[in-house]
Amino acid sequence: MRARFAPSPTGYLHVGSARTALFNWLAIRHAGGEFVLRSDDTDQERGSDEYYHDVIEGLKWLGLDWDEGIEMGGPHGSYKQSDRLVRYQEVAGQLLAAGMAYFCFCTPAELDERRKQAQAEGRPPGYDGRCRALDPAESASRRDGGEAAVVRLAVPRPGVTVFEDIVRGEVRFDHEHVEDFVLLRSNGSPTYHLASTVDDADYAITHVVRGEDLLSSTPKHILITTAMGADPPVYAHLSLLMGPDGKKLSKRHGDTALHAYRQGGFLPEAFVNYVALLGWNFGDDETVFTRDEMVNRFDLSDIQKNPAVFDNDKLAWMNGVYIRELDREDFITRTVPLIEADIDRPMTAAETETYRTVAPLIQERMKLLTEAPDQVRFLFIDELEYDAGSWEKVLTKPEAAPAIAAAVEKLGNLGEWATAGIESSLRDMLEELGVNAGKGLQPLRVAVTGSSVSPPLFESLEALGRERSLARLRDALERL
RNA sequence: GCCCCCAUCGUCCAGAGGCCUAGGACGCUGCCCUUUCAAGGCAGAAACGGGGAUUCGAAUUCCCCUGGGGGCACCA
Repeated sequence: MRARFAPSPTGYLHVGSARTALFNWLAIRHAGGEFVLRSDDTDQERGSDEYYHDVIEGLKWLGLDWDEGIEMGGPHGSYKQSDRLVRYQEVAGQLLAAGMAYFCFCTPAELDERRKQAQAEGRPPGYDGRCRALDPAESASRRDGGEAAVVRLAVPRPGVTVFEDIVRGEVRFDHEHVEDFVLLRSNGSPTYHLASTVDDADYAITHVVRGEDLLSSTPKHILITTAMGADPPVYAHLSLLMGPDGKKLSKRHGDTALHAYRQGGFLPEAFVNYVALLGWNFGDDETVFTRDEMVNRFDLSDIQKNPAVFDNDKLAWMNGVYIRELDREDFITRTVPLIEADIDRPMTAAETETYRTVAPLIQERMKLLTEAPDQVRFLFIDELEYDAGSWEKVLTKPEAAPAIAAAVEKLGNLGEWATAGIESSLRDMLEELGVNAGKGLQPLRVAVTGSSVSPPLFESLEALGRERSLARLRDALERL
């Protein structure tokens, strides 16, 4: 089995494309075949290096490795279509010579007009085949005389293309609705249909796994392949990803670029796990599984036919699951840079040690890596900023000031500054004051962390240290 | 307009004629745990789009309708 992922670098790697890449990869790794990465960069207008690199980085981030192609090389020369223009022209020439393709001199304006007319009359809107009737010799001389012409495939009519799609089953297209499409543009460059199909044949691709948007182009690709004398690959068309409104996932649903997820604090493992669930299932009612387990069970024929809505909430939940599964060191390594970026300076050695003690506490309360700075910022800054809502809700209560004052008193006399001692002295304080934990401890939390939501209080106090903790409590008292 | 694809809780998936009083997950609601927030535990609300047909029996098969999606370029 040989499959390929062939993005066109005309945009950032989209989550939909990432899913296509993942399903290709899963199928290949399951079967033990080869995964080829190719760049379908025949669109000079819209393509760019930035997009090209974004695609490669995205695949690497997801951990979808390939065996041949871009950056890897392989037995087929270049894996960039822009390097293979002569090959496409060669194939077009062969089809021309064999009478399976012909020159078309119709101008874009004429085509446009006839298309509109056909549509208005309820006829298929495709090219009407006018130039197909031209005498080949005459066409060639007009062409040689410098007249602009495209090369079109002479689609056999009547006829029908039938193929067995792995996810959809038998699919058939009557050639009545497959126009004589363009192979080579008037400037000699190949269209996507030609280039992609020639490459699939040349690179001996056996399985083409791609989006449903290409389903109706498949007869064109099969026609080219057989005209070349090659065997068509097996196709698997994946339904598309939708936004929450049921419309095709696009910019208006927010950022659909894969790198936005990387930057947004998502773990690639979680992303992969979640996306695999869009149109596929692990069986056994399991939703969280490892990459190896996924590869073991994956089968293209199990893929769901209907479009799936991309649910950010479930992705975030999944991400939380994976964050909690990270081992402590890994979690620290991944979050320290985010915190340093937030406080705009490197952590000191002492701070790093402190962070090591609180990291497990915040690890279990996060869905996104990017939430780390908010959780621990109070440990790293001098001027605490109080959350206005928390202040209002907690510190303006009558029991707030007495609790803080009592805590200052108790903690000031505490011997060793450690969680256990802090807890017992504060519990004593609660008892003496006759208030419950909620009322008595929340003011301390806000005074010390700036917010009514924070990591556990006693541990936070220990991490903050005696001096700074007491200073913050006194400061809050003063403000009150 | 023409062609193609699809159709189970709000969402993602189970379900391939009786095992379905339709199962799991996210989200949602309630309770428990609890120093806040999470996490965790327990409970709950929540779906077979409609109509025909086949069958003793249909979420599962067939047809029509409706709805949704995709495509119809010298873009990919």
